[in-house]
Amino acid sequence: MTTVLIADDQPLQRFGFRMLLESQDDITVLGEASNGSEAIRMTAEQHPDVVLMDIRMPGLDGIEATRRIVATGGRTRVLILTTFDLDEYAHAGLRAGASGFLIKDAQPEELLSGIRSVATGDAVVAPSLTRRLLDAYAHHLPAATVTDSPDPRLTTLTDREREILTVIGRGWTNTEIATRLHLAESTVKTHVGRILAKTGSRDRIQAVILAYDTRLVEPS
Amino acid sequence: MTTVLIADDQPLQRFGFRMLLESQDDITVLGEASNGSEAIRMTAEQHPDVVLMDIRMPGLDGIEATRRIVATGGRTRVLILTTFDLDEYAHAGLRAGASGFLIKDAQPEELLSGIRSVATGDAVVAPSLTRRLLDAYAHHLPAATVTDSPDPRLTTLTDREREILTVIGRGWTNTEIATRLHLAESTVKTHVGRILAKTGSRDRIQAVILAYDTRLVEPS
DNA sequence: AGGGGTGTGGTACCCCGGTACTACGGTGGC
DNA sequence: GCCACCGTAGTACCGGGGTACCACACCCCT
Repeated sequence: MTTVLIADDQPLQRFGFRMLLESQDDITVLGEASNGSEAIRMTAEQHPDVVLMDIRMPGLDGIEATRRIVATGGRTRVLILTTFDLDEYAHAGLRAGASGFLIKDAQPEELLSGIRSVATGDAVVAPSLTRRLLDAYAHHLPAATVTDSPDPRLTTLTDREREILTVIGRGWTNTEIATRLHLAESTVKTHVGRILAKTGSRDRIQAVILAYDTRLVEPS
Repeated sequence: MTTVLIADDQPLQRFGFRMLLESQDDITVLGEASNGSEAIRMTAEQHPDVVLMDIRMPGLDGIEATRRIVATGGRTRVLILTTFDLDEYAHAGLRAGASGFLIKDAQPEELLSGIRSVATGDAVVAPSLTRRLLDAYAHHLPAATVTDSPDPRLTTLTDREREILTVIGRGWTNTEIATRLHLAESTVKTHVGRILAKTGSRDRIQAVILAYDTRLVEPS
């Protein structure tokens, strides 16, 4: 029997996960945490096999929570689940000691098998990330120097802005960005406006092109 | 990094290819398939850049597997490798949509450069075959059949529409397209509308992304 | 002689994207 | 303690993009 703790700030999201997990005979949900601090406390109390960890949470975020849970040395493994397949998140999460990194739009079967893998000590990474992770970690290999030296056109952007630019490059509309990233549309517009100003793009289309040209987004 | 799937029914042959490919920094072997059906399934799961495809395999053969992989419209290119330099095989393979056709007794360097060429969208044909292929196809087409095999998502577009899509991909606005191509803006809008409808893009941004993904526009 | 596809053009309408502000809590630096 | 930056959020406004139509000349095919 695999025991799981769900850590996510969105009640609806937690509900969905709980429904999915509890439909499985070999998985038990021990509880739900709505932020990083709660996740740490509940892990210390209940010692779940796996913590299903969202990254973006109010207060202590998922990365830091992962770091502290892993640091305790318990047998609990952390499987990070996020909306984004952004490189920074993956790197940070895996550096923090996570055993896996999946994307929320994965198939339910993927999530379940990921949990089982992590519980048995294996590691899982979302297919869409694997490639870029390999690229990034292949410093020793030639041609990797190019990829991880940030394009000068992007250096003035903040991390958040680069995130937003990435999803702009994937074709998301402002409303989609707002809903999927849990932001107000006005906030998205503020971000987009600053990105356009900083990169000298006249509209989001130029930004999409920039995202491709700087390899922030790869053609698929 | 170029990812490759090896499809061959002989384990020893697969082993040889894998050793050769993995000795290269820029090539990764994603997996091995021992027949056509497996090749199709693994391609659907792993989306290699290139499938190294043997023709003679039990069950579904390499030609039919190539046809189905190409029909999915993914970016995976098929490089057919066979023991024989028979014309029928080459014709059938290239008609099936293969991007290349090499013979197994080729030099290792030839195979490697062939894989790299195919991965970037070019096509290769074994020197011993080229002549006869040209002769056979010369009657019908001016050599364009293989090299610019258009992405299936673009085949329904007219030449003019592909032209417009290209400049959309370069970030031109409707008014820019109109003035630079000496058209009325209403005409441009008509074209754009048809392009969006045919390609299933909801707005020009999706079209820009499509232009990049189909390599109609190259990142610079 | 008709018909379908293509390239061109027009009108009217609505909505999203982008701009121009303002604002405020948190964090980190000095 | 203060200031700068960042991420968040709001309002108001305008213009381009996209849609839904229609129209017509040209070409190719049967």
